[in-house]
Amino acid sequence: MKQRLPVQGAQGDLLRLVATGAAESRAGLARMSGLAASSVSLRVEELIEAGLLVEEGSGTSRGGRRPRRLCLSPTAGVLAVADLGAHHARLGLLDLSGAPLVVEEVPCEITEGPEATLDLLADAFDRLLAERVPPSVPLRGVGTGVPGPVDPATLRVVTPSRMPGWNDFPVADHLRARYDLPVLVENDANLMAAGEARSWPGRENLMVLKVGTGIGCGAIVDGRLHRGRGAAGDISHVRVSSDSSVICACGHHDCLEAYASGAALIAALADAGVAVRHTSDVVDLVNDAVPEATSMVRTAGRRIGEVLTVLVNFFNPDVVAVGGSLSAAEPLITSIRAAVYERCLPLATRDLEIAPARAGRDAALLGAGSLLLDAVLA
Amino acid sequence: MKQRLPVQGAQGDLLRLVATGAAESRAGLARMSGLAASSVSLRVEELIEAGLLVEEGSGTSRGGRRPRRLCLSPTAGVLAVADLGAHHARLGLLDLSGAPLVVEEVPCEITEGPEATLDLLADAFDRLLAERVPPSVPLRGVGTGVPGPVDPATLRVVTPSRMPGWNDFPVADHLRARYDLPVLVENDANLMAAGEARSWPGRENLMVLKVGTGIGCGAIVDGRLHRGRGAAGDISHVRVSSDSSVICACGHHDCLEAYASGAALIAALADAGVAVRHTSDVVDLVNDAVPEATSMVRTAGRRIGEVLTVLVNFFNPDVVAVGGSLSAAEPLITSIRAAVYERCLPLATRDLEIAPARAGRDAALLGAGSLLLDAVLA
DNA sequence: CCCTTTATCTTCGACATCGAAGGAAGTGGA
DNA sequence: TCCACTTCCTTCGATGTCGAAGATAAAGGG
Repeated sequence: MKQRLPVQGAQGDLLRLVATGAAESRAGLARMSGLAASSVSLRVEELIEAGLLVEEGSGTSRGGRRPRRLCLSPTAGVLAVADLGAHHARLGLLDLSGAPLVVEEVPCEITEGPEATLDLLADAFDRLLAERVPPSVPLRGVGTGVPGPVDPATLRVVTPSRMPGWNDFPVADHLRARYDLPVLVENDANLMAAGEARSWPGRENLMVLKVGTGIGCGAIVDGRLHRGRGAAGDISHVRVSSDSSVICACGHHDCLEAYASGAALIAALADAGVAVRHTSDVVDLVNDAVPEATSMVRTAGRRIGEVLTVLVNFFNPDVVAVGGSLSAAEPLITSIRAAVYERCLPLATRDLEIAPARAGRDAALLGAGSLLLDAVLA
Repeated sequence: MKQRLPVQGAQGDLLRLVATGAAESRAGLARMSGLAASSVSLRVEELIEAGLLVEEGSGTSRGGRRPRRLCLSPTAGVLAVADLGAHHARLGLLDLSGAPLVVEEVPCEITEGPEATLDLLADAFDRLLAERVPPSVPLRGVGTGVPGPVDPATLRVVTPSRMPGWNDFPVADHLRARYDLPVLVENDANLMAAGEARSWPGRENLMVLKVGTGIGCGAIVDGRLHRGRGAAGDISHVRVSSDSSVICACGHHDCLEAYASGAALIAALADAGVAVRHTSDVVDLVNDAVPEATSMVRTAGRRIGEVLTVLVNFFNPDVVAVGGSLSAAEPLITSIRAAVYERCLPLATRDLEIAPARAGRDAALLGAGSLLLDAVLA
């Protein structure tokens, strides 16, 4: 079952505030939305009538009458979201508050091209919906992350480096043909940033790094995802100063990714006679205090930190959140922090927090939910 | 005469659209504002009634009835704006559309402290108002740029490096005590960016560089000035790679400003046996094709460009506008362009324009007008 | 226990905005 | 010249939002 949400105008804002947990009573909605309490009451009544909200007991008093707690009806709908990687797709169903109902990972070769990949994705969505969601609960939106740049205007993949056959493919149109619903297509690092942002309430400017096999980054500016031309937030192909010279997959010399990514560390360890296959192996070595691995991770962190100094001075974020599999190696974040604090302007670092990412493995799915909710409630 | 603008709600939006030139008829206002044509008519009537708008002849037909052209009444009010430098203050009066009525420069030592400087400024404003503006035309807002970081929350100057006595001084409060009006205080580079942005209609993401005695930069993100913590946009204290080692005024080694600013070039030329005093002298040497000077400007441009690669990849601007006195030396922008295009991701440079700034010497005043108008029409 | 205080929520009249319909003032083609 | 068409602008009834006032429900203190 598919169905556009029957909300309009102020209803959307109110529903969003409840969905994101920003408010859970009529009075709270009035405070957060800026609407008059009377208008809120009116709209909430309609939303309850429509089966989207339900009243559920009462909240805790703030000194006066207890609020009647509002929450999303479990029958209000679900969102289907995915994050396409090179060899796997992580996908799941979320309720309208963005909380996961079910998440799973399926093997999926992105090199097989857009039609095959997206159909596999949609089949998996349909299977999950049939298995996990009563037919009476409608699907409200579909979203996916892709490991390449997405033109924000057309929702097409543009000039992807590791997605043969995808260039200029109208991903959103293809999905909309199957689901006549709001559709979201976004770069995977951007989705992760959007997901991470929900874990940092009150922080309006974030940089979110993903240091894994590769290096990805997304930026939240004034509370909103900064898209630029589809690859905003990229830091992996910044030139770093080095004695040697390495050619990156992008064709340039001495990209950050060619020195500080998990793949680069694996290669460097191999040169040093230590054979490892996955980034997690590198983390294990560091946690076992193998000196070469620790030293290499430190160097990687310092290099990342040096690139960050430029961006921290320029962008003045409140938070730099570091995620990705390599972030489990503690020296990484420590050395990033050291480089940034040593070199940035005091004003830029005064209230800056450089911290491990909080949103976990499902960050991209949560981000897709967050952005998709905006689209659904537009 | 001082007076807050008697506008509320939709009137402000409409007045802003006319002031910025985005619309010049009721129909155009309806298109741009999203309001219904009937509501527009109603509010416009009130604005005419209030003496803020006037009807002035008719515009050109778009295939049907000719629109009745609307424009700001010249008696609607003026804005007083300034840009404080180290030794001079540039100040002027603008009409509500942000167009300068009069601009002048007065000597003014910022080291004399905030009270003396701001009182001098206000005296100059009062003199200009008395000389140039009929008493019936009210002053609607006051704004100034300062050569240091400004906390956007409190409008205080924070940790300025070249403004002794100003640290934590409540500039806005001081001005508001004299003018009970909307007051704007902002970093000078940010003001310049805001002013330059008006010269690039349709471009939502800009980086605006000012390369003069120092190096300043401001960023416009999604059409709005990015403030961060008050010094967002700073690029002057980024570390550049170099064989030698120079200590910057900020205390760090090898800052961009210590290599690529006008002051740095003057020092380098002195070392090479060429005695010059001002950045404009450097420009003259380059335009006279003096090899040392040209080569040095090229190197400076390349260094600036290398720093920009990081930011262009990350931020994906539509435009990098280069202003400041040193930008009159043509090799500067050429070498910036070369460095950025060589090294950035194709997607980031595909539609990127790296061009001379368009707004001219009054950019900061125009920017102050633009931001102040928003405050006045809030 | 009763009263005051605080907060939540609803009722109701005033006002703002909307969309539909139509009048006004042009353009362009037969 | 006449007429269809487009665009601009206004009129008018329907709807949405607001703020004030009051009803409801709890906390806290004598």
